[in-house]
Amino acid sequence: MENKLNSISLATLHRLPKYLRILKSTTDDTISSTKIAEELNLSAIQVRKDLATVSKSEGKPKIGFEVKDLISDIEEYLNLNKSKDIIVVGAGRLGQALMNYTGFENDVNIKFAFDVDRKKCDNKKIFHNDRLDELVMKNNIHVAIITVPKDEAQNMCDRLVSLGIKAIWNFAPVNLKVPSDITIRNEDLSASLAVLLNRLNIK
Amino acid sequence: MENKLNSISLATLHRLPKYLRILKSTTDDTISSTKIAEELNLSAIQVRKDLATVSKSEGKPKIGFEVKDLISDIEEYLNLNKSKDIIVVGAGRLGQALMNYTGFENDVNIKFAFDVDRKKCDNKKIFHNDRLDELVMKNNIHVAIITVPKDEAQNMCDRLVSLGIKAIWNFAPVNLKVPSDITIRNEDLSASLAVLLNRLNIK
DNA sequence: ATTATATCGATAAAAAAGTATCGATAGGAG
DNA sequence: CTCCTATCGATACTTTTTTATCGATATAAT
Repeated sequence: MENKLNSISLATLHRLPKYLRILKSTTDDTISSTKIAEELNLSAIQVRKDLATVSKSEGKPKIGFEVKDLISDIEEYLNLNKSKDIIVVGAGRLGQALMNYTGFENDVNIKFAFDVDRKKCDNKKIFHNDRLDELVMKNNIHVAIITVPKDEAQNMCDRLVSLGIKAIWNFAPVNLKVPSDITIRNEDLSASLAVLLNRLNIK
Repeated sequence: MENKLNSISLATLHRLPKYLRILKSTTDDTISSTKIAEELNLSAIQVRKDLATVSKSEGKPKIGFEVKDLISDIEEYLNLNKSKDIIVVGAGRLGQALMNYTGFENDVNIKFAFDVDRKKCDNKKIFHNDRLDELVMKNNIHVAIITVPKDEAQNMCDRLVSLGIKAIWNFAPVNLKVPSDITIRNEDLSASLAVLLNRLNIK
């Protein structure tokens, strides 16, 4: 695994998928930083800088960048080439929503979901928690999404880590604690909404 | 409406709800910045700085801060006192997951959901899109969550804006465009996942 | 051919965010 | 009572991120 220890900022990293979406939806062969910036409400300078950190392809004055070059450079940078198998733990509404979400990149594959409720299990994609250990290890899964109730989240998180999961996306409203070698993102929908409401009041 | 034009950073704003969660879950009367920082993997200095910008209550050396003071100050800052009525547009799995999400602050109330599918309508909380205009205006709603398919998202967004919606939380995988006086948050689950996967590869 | 303009990359400046330092103090230990 | 330690607030410093400036260049218009 190539170790990209280069110093890309988290902020830039978050913008890359947005660029990708715009690049993929345009029908033109080239695109200017100005155009991208307009779409996303950013500054053109920022866009150029971001692109420069992940792509060696140079833009032409008055023209812009080759769309296909940028797409492949960003995808390579984000490692969106090798297909990724992911599991969802907790097949409630949110879990199932994520299983059926159409916005993920092509190569992201939610392979299994797990739940304690046997009635939800279809033995195609949704399995009982009993089979979690077996299926994670057999299929060499390293990424998991947690959508279980908050009281069970930390336990489930610990279990996943012990099974070799390396990255966790947590939607339960608690801050999960993991060893330092595990990547975690606590999604915190409540925080997002609070921020939105706050902005509303400022305006 | 009091116009809080003070210069709180977006980063701080995002941390406030996290502090709130910890403060609400502790059983102690006081808490130190060190303790909060540990829980969230932040530095104590940063926590103190954040708290200082939204609260006038001073901490005592060796003791820390009064928990109840911090809670009320943060809640006031985030305007989490007045109850907020919100609608969800698109009662698919994600929409319904949000309707049933238990992690939101108490005073956030998802009042109605709307969908084009009449079979989903229960006339209690889920209504047909036909009644969107009427119910939004009658109930003086200003915040909406969009969970419709991406191709319909911009149209729906425009419609909501024309109905007086001032803040929109968009889960459709497109960057919605709104007038500058409207607050929007494009949630972009795909971007979040891409970032998580990237981090995984860096480690 | 000349000029105007959109765009680029590089570098510099500014702004924002995070971190370190330090003197002060409250409470507990000896 | 005296000393030690955890913690505080204030200030200064460092790093990161964003924005501005500027000369260069590719295309289009005159």
